[in-house]
Amino acid sequence: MAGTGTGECEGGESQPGSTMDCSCVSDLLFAPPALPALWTPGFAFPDWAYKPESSPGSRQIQLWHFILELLQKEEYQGVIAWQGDYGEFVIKDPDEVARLWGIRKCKPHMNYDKLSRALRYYYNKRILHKTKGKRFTYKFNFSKVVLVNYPLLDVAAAATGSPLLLTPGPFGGTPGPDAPPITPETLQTLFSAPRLGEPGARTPLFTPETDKLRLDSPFPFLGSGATGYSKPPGLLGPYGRAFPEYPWNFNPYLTGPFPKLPPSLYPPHFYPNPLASSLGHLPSAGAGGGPATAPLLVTTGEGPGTERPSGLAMAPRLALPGTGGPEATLGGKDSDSELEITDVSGCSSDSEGDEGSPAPPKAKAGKGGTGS
DNA sequence: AGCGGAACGG
DNA sequence: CCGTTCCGCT
Repeated sequence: MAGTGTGECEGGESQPGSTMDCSCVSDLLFAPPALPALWTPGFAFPDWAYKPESSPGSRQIQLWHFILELLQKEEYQGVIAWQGDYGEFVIKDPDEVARLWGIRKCKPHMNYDKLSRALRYYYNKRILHKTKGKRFTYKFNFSKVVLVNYPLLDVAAAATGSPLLLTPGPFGGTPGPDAPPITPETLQTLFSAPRLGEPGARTPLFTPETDKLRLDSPFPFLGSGATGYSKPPGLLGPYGRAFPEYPWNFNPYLTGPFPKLPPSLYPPHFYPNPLASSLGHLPSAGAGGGPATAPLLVTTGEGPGTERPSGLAMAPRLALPGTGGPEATLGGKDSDSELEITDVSGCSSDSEGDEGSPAPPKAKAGKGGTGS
């Protein structure tokens, strides 16, 4: 039916008496209707990053998705861009970012103060954290991001046709103590047994018991303190420019928007499984010093059945933020004034559901009155 | 500028 | 659950 998903903020505007109406007319970012699961729109995210539904816990667009979107597009380099270490980005124009976010959410009165509050909520969820000392600079904890979105499961399920249940929140939520993470076999099938040399260790990441994972301050890699991660092996593609330092090259969304990559960089075909590559060299790759705390979900068992010969044959063109600063290409203001975008719809309709409750870090003191 | 509690709403 | 709005504190 409606091919184009149009969604405007119709209905009752949430905002009281604002003269401005939300022109949430689509603009869009991406996500054309008939695209394959994985493709590359210039630079692409795996797919899960695009869809609002990709978040287990929430349907609507999430702020961090939005941020990622912006980061992904060159047009916005003037307002927000990767900068600094892996996953670090700086909001160069807070007001603009807030404005764009407001458009997307049909909240005309959005501003950086509010947006940043939302960003702060991510701290506890470990999706983001603040880079102290640097104004408007935050850092993504991609490991969390990718996990929380469990693109794998989705893919795995589809690929194998197994109705595995998703358990989005290995760490925080997943109230179901007995809820099995996922069947390793399934994943393995998908990832074609990377055989990292995993000892048979299960997956600490997914153990409900241990949950909470050890991402404290010093993340496996985000730790700014020791940025001396060894570079990944030769996974880098033909791009001479390597990335600064990734602990393991896992990149949240394949490919990197980073500095301006010439169009010729992207290959005609797209990648198989982002995660596959990612998983291929997870933390275990920590060359020597790596904390490698999370082997992720490598199975211990053997994967009988489907075996794919080569899973990582292709070179993951990761990219992503890095210190990309030095690139001479920066500065190119080739883009003309562009547009305004951003908003695709989604300003209405929503359904909800609920599941899991991943982030209750602190107990709240009874404030509601009922308390003791 | 940044943080986080609280109330509220979809 | 995920913000949004508001606000007091550093």
